[in-house]
Parts: sequence; C-alpha cells; structure tokens
Amino acid sequence: MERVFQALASTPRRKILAYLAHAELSAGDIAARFEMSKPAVSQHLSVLENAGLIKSEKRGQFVFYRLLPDALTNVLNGYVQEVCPVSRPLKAESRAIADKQRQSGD
Amino acid sequence: MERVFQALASTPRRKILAYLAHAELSAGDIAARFEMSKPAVSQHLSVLENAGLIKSEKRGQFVFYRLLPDALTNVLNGYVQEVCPVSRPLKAESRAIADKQRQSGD
DNA sequence: AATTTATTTAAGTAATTACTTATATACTTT
DNA sequence: AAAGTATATAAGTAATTACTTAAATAAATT
Repeated sequence: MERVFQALASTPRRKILAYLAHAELSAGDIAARFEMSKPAVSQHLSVLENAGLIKSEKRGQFVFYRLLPDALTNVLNGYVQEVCPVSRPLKAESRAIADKQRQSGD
Repeated sequence: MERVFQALASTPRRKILAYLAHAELSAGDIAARFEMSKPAVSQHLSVLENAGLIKSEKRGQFVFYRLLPDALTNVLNGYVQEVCPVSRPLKAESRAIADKQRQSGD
C-alpha cells in the first residue's frame, strides 16, 4: 500500500495511468506524451510497476505497458473502507458508479 | 486532488487519518502517539488540513482535529472511476461495502 | 502579573526524489 | 556484421520533503 500511495503522489505518474486506462502502450509511446526525457519516464514506469499498478511485457524491440486495474481499485477502496468505515458519501458514490456501469452495459 | 495524493503518500499522515477516523483528538493527543517531535506532527497536520482531509478547531488552549471523510472518499472514488471506468473489482468491492454498511445498521 | 501548558512558526540540515546526459543492452533491418 | 531503433541503467545534480531545535504566541493557573 505504501508503494501505491507513493506512486500516485506524482502528476506525471497519474497521467501515465490515465493513458494506460484506455490502451496498452509502448514505453516510447508513453514518453512521447511528456516533455521530460525518456529515462525520466522510464523511471516513473518502474515506480508504477514496483507498486504493482502496471505490468510490462517485452515484445520484440518494444516494451509494452498495461494497467492492472485491480491493484488500484483494491488498494484505494480498501483504504477508504479502513479510514471511513461508515461513509455515507461512499455509499452514494458507489451507487452512482453502479448506475454508470449499468448504462454502459456492464 | 494533487494535494490529497501528496498528503496520503506518507505513512505517518495515513496513521494520523486512522486515529482521527474514530475520534476527534487534540494536536498533543496525536503527537503523543508518534516518536517524532511535536512540530513535525504539527507540519503533517497542516499538510492534511491543506489537502482538505481534516479540519482544526481551537477550543481554549487546545486545537482539536477531526476527519473530513467526504473529501477522502470523493477524491479516491472519483479517481478510481476516472482511471478504471469499467472496473469489475470495484463493483464487487462496492457491493461488499454496501453489505458491511447494512450489517452495521447504516 | 508571572509561570506553566499547548501549539505553531522559523530556520537550518539531512534524506529523498525527480530530473539530466551519457552509456549499455538488445532487438531489427540492411 | 554493421547501423539504426527502443529501452534501460548509471552517475551526477537540483529541487523537494521530512525532520530537528529554538523561539514565538496564546490560553490557563498560581
């Protein structure tokens, strides 16, 4: 959990997760979306991977990264539960989420 | 959101939130539960307060702190939604949460 | 009014984190 | 096998963060 919160405490890393939410991308694809150098992005990717939030797979010359959504949702929901065990807003929020998912045919 | 994730990326600060989940406590009460100096704890408290996660109220000589649970749940649930819009595990988790809340008579 | 108690602010330092450029590794193409 | 492309590792530096002790502020007690 420590590593997950550490990983999330960075805007570029949260941005990377957002990119990976919709598609699998290569390290280069991701780096191209940032101003900073490729090694800097590579370091962010390994922070995210060490936190268990993403997974890398080498295919040929490329390294593809994809999101592991369960890791994120489990840690964050688990944490909310721990700190706010009687959270009315969460209840409302989870209802809203369930509604959205029903709409999107899930 | 930036500030919330920043605030959560620290074990002592998450520990403070856990203490405040169950009771309102004075700055001194909180500091007494840590090894570090009172000013260090005071700084952690202001990081949490600037993130909107807790609120302070001065009563006489003491400053009492309490949790603002909505801030936490809204940010974390909102974020999970953003990054994992079709998260089956979240759905399962939110079901489990709802169950628990029903049990505890909420 | 002087002293004690609770807390914060200030100022400085040590530790950590986020970058940079340069170099190494490993595939792919010629 | 030589050259080019994709990525990571290494090494160093700048910026940030997490502490420390000392001093300031404010309320309570004597």
